[in-house]
Amino acid sequence: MSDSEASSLGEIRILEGVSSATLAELEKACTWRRYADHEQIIDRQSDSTDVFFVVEGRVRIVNYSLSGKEITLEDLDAGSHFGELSALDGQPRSASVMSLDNCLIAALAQDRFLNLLRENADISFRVLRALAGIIRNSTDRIMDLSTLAANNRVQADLLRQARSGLIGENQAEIRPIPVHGDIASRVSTTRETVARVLSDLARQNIVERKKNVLLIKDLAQLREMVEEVRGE
Amino acid sequence: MSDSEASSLGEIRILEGVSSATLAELEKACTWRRYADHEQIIDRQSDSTDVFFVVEGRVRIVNYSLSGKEITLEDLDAGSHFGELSALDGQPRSASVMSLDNCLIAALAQDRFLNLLRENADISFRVLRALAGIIRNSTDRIMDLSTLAANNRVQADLLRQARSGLIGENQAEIRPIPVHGDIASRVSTTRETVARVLSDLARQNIVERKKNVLLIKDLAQLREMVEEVRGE
DNA sequence: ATCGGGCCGTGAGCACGATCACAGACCGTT
DNA sequence: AACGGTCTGTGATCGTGCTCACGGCCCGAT
Repeated sequence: MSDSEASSLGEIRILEGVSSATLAELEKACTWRRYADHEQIIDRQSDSTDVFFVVEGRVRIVNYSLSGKEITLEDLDAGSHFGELSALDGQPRSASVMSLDNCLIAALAQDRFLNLLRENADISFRVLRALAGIIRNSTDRIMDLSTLAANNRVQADLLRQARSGLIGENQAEIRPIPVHGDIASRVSTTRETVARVLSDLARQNIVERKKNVLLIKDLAQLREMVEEVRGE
Repeated sequence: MSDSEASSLGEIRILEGVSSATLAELEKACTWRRYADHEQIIDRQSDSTDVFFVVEGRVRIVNYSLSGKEITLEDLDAGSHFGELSALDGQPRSASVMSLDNCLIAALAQDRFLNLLRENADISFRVLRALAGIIRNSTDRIMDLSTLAANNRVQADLLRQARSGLIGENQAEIRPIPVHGDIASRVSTTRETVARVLSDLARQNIVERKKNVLLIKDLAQLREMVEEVRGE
């Protein structure tokens, strides 16, 4: 699993443009590990400080309330990294991370990572941009939680997912069909509420649940339903 | 206002340790401006890309829903900076910023800022840590919004404010007395709910509104009220 | 001494959505 | 074909907290 080109760090976005020599060196320095579905990779509050690279598979940044309610913060594709926060400031992990897939993950020790940043301004810059993006997402989410009602948050989430499956101007397909509980966990509501919103939208002919696809038949109207409340 | 030592960039935290030569150079490169109370410094969605330094006074990062409801994201002291996000990624401003005080603000153009980061790994690192801190606060806030009821969020906010005014083990004073609307805007609820929570706490002898101080008489119990719900 | 504006306190009503409780659909397994 | 697991759909209930409405308080301005 170590140095086949498919399982290397070449596809990691923050490492783009790094010389293949340093890349090879980094690959050696990493601890590599494969995770199955739904395995815990980082436990919140633990005090490890490694940085992780998602080489294959997908990963979910998540947090749990004491009751076990699950709040999804973000899902990451292959090519992403996580765990920078603790590496940067030495504080305990701010969230848990679990695999969604069969994943191949590389872990780099804190001091190696910090050296890399110190010596390579480009990487530093990419990490800065990545953090800026996370902050933008977070403040959007805070705004959503503060100004939108639960059912509008579900609609907003559909709109977000639709952006990667556009069909023409006014339609989109989301595949695979999202699991209601996952949506609920992303927008902080319950599975039941998500089901009710989806039923309502289907009744109004705005979405349709097909075999393997959730088809959004009228993006404009869906958008309108969210916008008209955002702020009223 | 330009080069008296009190009104210089020496106190800006991310610039700590910069040689006095570069500091002087930066001071010349900045556009300096004074703002009165409650003046707009950055307008959300505008496409300026300067970075700002808070030399004197205090500043609030804030966003508005269309209805005018105000969501406070953060308050910054002198020594802080803001506006990095747009400088880093070139996107429009993610939030508005207004003065809370009479403020002295220095603005640095994007390219100067980016050069600074490229040439000075220490500053880069401090900015990285600052962003990491913002992310930690944001995810805490998302967790609060997702798992706590409105009245518990108010209590949690009191606890946060109490940390800078501890008196002994179990008491604290918050001064000046916070304006209810401000608390509401920070924890995303209404002024009325804040008033009711505070009344309840006063009735239970947990807080007391004095002349110029809000006295918290039983931190432990307050903490317990928040913790017992966090997650249930 | 009076006015006016910004806060504060609190009551009444109401809607949204969390919760509980089932029944039914779907799918892979043996 | 029967079974068990996970996911979906929907009804009934009920509490929280948002909204509206109003009166009182404090304090600075004239």
